[in-house]
Amino acid sequence: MRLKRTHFIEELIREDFLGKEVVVSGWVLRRRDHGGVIFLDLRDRTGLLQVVFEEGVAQEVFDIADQVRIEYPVSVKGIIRRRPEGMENPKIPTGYIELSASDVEIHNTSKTPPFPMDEDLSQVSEATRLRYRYLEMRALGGHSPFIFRHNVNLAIRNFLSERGFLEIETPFLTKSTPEGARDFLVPSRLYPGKFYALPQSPQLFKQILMVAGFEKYFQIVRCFRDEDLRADRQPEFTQLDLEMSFVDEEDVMSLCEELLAHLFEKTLGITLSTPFPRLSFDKAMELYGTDRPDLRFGLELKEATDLAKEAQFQVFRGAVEKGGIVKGLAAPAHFSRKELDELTKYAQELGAKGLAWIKYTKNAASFEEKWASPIVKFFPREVLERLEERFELRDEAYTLFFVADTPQQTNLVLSELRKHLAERLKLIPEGMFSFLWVVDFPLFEWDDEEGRLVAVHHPFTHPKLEDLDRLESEPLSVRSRAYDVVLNGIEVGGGSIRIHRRDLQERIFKLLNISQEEAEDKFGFLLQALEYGAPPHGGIAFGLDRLIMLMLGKKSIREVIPFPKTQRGQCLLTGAPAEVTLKQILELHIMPGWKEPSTQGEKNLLKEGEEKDE
RNA sequence: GGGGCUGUAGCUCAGCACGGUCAGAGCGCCUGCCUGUCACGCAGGAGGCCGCGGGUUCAAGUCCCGUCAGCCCCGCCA
Repeated sequence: MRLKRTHFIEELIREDFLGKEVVVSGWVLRRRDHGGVIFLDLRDRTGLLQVVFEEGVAQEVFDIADQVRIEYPVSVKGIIRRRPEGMENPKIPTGYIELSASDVEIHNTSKTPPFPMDEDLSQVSEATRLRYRYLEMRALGGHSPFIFRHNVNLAIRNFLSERGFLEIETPFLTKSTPEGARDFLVPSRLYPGKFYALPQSPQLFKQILMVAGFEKYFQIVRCFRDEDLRADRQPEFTQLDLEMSFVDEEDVMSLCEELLAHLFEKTLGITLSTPFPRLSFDKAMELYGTDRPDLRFGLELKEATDLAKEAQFQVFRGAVEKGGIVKGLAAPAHFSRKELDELTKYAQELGAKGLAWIKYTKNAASFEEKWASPIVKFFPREVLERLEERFELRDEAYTLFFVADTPQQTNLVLSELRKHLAERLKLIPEGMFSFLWVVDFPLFEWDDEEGRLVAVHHPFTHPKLEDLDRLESEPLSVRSRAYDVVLNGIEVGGGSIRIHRRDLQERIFKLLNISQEEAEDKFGFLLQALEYGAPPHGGIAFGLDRLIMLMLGKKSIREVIPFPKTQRGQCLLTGAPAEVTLKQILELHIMPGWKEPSTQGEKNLLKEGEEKDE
């Protein structure tokens, strides 16, 4: 390297560089060749600078400049000078200066990039961008999500460090735990037939750190879950994990509010209003049909089971007789028949048997026009009037939508319909950050597939103290000391106060149908640690990718992860997952080319294995 | 495991409903010209397994079946 950078481009904006000789290094964004004068727009991480090769420069330098193409990395020596009168470019910060080149060094050539490097790449297919992720990042603006992410990490570390938290690392090669998501497994070379698991979260280790007396721990840490992907789910993702000792829910939640407020202030300059609103799980389900409601808009659900009972509508009655419920929402709009069919189809795709609708017009000429719907004839006039009251129909035009089904199904369909209608009717304000806490979750839920109770949060979550005496008698009525942070309808964090005494932890395991042997085998180290003076403790984990995605207004966490996987779990850049040599496989004592069992004998073997596992 | 959308030039896409001037556009790229441009301009040019395989047909980007890949969703996953 003959020419060595003396300055980054953004530094050169300062007046005192005028007339000074500097060397800048970077990539050529654009080239404008006028025959006798060549302009290069040179880009480094900090900015964009116009370089001019013109009359007076040595012929061999000009000849080299003539060979430069887009995306060549080059260094240029020259004098910074003010641009001639009328030649300024107000679009860029360096638009009033330019570098009058006296020397240039081409460090490398470049093939023509597969997509333009100087415009918005959001129109380019994601697959192409992922395959050439390094070019997408290098392109204009391509660094910014990752610079932002750096700033987020820095703000978090500064804030927590200031508050006495210690960042402590925990292992990636650890032990598989039952409960929760499927583990990624790593076969052990030294112990044939044994496996490490990649952590789904550092949960157990952070609890051990509390037993170890660190008091306040945090970590920005990768977690792994071998489940199917979504726009907001990757097999490896990053959590901000933290845990504190001698605290209760309020301590953790208020710390989180301060942390998030600090974060938004430092990185976006946005002041969040704290404390965040709180909603119990039951209330959230009642009003929104989901435990992670988007509060940026209204469209609250209303129960109408009682009114449905008074109508002659068989669809509603049948559902109620089978123990179902009827709920609905009022969208402030009228829809065409075609739109109503589309909405019905949408509801059916979510598993609804149908979608009942009533078109309401407040100041209609007649009662028939006020309540227009194929089902309205089944409703006594008085019931319709009570619907008007219940749904608070104050404006001129509404369409009421109803679903009648099991509570779970009804809530699922209506919560999705609510979001769908809000988007469609443009009820969601731009640029709004609507945080809330969801609290008072049930501790357990019934898993039909497994025929046993499972933990809603995780098995280490502390039950509510006032519910403790019902733990064995009415486990499904017991609430937990867990809390979720929801931002704009997406869960961005969740945590709980943990069990810190062995006897209670064992009672929970028992209710979860985890045998004493299994508990000892899988969590013996934790149970033992709890016996050595484990302090009361609790914490939380934030999905950092999701949080950053929302802060930047992106639609997918892939946009804020430098090298993400596709929906089928592939890395388009490296081609992972990939085959390995037979030698590597054999060293791990595993079978190459293993496929789904096809014969009955193979299936029996698999079944035995599963039973042993659980 | 299931549902939906997409796949045509390096990139973005049109052409598919009704099979036959249907291998097209814009941008990019290459060559030449050009001393003040900044999305420079002008002139010329190259570039195609119409994702892949099979089928129907005299004839298939176009219709049918399968398959692969990307995206969104359900299941799964906090």
